[in-house]
Amino acid sequence: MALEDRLRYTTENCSIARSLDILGEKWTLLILREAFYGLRRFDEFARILGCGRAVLTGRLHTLVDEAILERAPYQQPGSRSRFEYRLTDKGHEIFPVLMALLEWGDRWTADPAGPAVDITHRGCGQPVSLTMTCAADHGPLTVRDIEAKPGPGARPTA
Amino acid sequence: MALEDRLRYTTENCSIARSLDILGEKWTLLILREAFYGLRRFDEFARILGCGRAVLTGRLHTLVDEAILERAPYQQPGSRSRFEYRLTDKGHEIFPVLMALLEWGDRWTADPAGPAVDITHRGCGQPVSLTMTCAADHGPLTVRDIEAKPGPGARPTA
DNA sequence: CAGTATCCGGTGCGATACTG
DNA sequence: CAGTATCGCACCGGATACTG
Repeated sequence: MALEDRLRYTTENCSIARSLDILGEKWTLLILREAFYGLRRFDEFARILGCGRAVLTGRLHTLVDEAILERAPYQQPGSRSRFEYRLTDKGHEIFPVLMALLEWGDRWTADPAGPAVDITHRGCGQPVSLTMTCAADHGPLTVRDIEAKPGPGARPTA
Repeated sequence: MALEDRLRYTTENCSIARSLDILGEKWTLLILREAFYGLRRFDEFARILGCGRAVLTGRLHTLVDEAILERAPYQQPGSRSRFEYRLTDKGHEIFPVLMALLEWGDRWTADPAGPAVDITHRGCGQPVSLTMTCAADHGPLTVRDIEAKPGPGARPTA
């Protein structure tokens, strides 16, 4: 999209902005990172993340309201019923966001010791990476191969 | 990674957290979105985004400090020299983060009118999407196909 | 264990105004 | 055009305490 084109449209109806409204607050994506790593319970999140419990309460509520996590009772044999937070399908699909942050961080802000986590294909064990491809199966593409064009929902400036 | 494994490691040396330290403040990714769409100048960012100019100043400085944007003088014929902000290579590689947010937002928070922007393969014109694949070329993978394992830089808890 | 409630100091952000 | 300065408030995170 050329500059003059961009200036013809507003920033309303932006999926990136809407995603960030939900996911962009501090701690939210870190909570989800731990959810992907397998954490489920309030105290586990609080302990591992080291964030304030009040903040955690708020973020978990938001995530449940947005149907990214679901709060479900569970029962450990021999103890009383508790609640846990599990990723929904909507939540699971956030993973590429974390993956993109992980890859960029690994590449540009790496720790000399190497990555703290390896993402592998379960089964074959090979490392996984994020790639951009087009519907005609060209790829992997870089940002220089792609073009952003106004779509059907673009709002022209008044 | 199973829960018990996760609890054996700290959250230090996390590339996701480091990326978010740089990119996670409000407005930062929206500034970069506009940079990808072609904006270059202070007042363009301020006008399109509608964020406070002080905030914009701060974010641009951070992004320049991090070598995500570079501030370069440029000269329009007939007017005096000005500065513009351009994405560096490090900056260009942030695009998958925005792409992931865009795809998730398109899928889960869509506007009834449709997406405001279409990302296409320049040249062939087909829509572009983000996919996860492994080094053995299995894919596209979903999050359920992948496994997160402690890497060489993982820090065991004391 | 799984939260909620409260207080408190710091900071991020929005709004506004000013400058070269 | 490209910022800087200032102000006020909301929110954020830390600490602590309380509840079922």
